[in-house]
Amino acid sequence: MSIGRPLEYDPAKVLDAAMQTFWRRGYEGTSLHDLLAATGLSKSSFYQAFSSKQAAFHQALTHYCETLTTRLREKLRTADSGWEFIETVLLSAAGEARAGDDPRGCMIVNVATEFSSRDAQVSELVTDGVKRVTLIFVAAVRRAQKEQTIAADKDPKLLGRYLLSSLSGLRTMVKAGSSHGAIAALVIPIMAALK
Amino acid sequence: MSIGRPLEYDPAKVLDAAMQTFWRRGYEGTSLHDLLAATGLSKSSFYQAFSSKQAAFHQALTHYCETLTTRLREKLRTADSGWEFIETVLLSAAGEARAGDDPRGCMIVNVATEFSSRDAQVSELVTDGVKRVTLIFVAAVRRAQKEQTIAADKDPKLLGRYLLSSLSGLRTMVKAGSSHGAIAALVIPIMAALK
DNA sequence: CGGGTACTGTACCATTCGGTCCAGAAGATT
DNA sequence: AATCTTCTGGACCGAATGGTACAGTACCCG
Repeated sequence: MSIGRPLEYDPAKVLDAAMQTFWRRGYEGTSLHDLLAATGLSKSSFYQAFSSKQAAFHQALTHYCETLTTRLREKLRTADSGWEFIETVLLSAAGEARAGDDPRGCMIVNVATEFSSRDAQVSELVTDGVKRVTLIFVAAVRRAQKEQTIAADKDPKLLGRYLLSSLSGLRTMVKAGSSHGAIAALVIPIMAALK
Repeated sequence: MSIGRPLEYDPAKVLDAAMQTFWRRGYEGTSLHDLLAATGLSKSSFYQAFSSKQAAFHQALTHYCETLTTRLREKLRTADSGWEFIETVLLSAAGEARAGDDPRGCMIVNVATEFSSRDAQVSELVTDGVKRVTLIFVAAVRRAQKEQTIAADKDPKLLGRYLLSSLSGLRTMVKAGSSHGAIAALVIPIMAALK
């Protein structure tokens, strides 16, 4: 290994660039040309780094899940409270309606929408990602229950799934072009269901 | 006009077939070949019926909005109560997880996800569709308020948007591969927010 | 400095994409 | 039956798709 000429690109950056592209444009929507432009790689280097467009996509999606879950876990860990974590996450999703550039939404959701269940491998990645994110929300609910901001007799798994579903709903409204104010206001009824 | 050979296909059926295809596979995901197979038209007839793939897509999306809103309005009109209407709609969305075949979700949402905001015309159709569906939900909330199942002091517009957002969330969970039971259970916390 | 390794750019490939065109067949009207 | 209109199938188009092959070259190690 690694006898000879060393890599001239940063594999992590390249994977991230590929991920960003797939995230924004979806699988069918991103051409090889787009990927090359985004990564800065030549075609040969690209096919040496990833072995195909599909493989690149799989890796990108996996990378996305990884990044997302660790980021969320960290956020939950450093949050003042479970309740505040939940509210922050929901509001930040609503906040995507603010920035002028087109909202990317959640890549997992985008992928799930594009490949309904046509690709078995992709489906597996999606359900796995959803499961892991759900666990984080369940943990947040449990923490809020310990902190007595959510009633202890509620089912944390149910509420965790409810929150994930609500988050996806918010993101959908963002993509559909609703105004930031209208979307942010939805956080109130959403969180009312937790009480 | 209409002197000469008459149409051999039913324009309504053809538009519907095109809509189904775009609904399932999205815009990029549907090739001309797919459309021809679905509609049964020859290439010439297709380009005579619609003038381009884009035009067909616009018409299909418009047709979808039309169909959806009239169906929902009718459902609300014949429903026993506003509350029951809301519950039925949410549960039927959850029910899409039951059928073996891949869930199509809501075409408006699918389109909004595929074209974030890249196509101005499409964006307009999407926001317009969302607006119209929202109005139906708002009407349902108002009716439920009259029927005293939802408190009169709540903002019906807010709750209507909340319901649409929640519905989209449910559909997302369906697409992500969650089980029917898990999704149907979400209806409880969702509707709890209305109380 | 020489040899081997592995990256880089380009030319090339078959296929499919959306779309056009045209010759001809089929039906309605007279 | 003549004629006029309009639908139909297939040939054809340029461009872009994902992917491969190859020659050249930059780099590390001995």
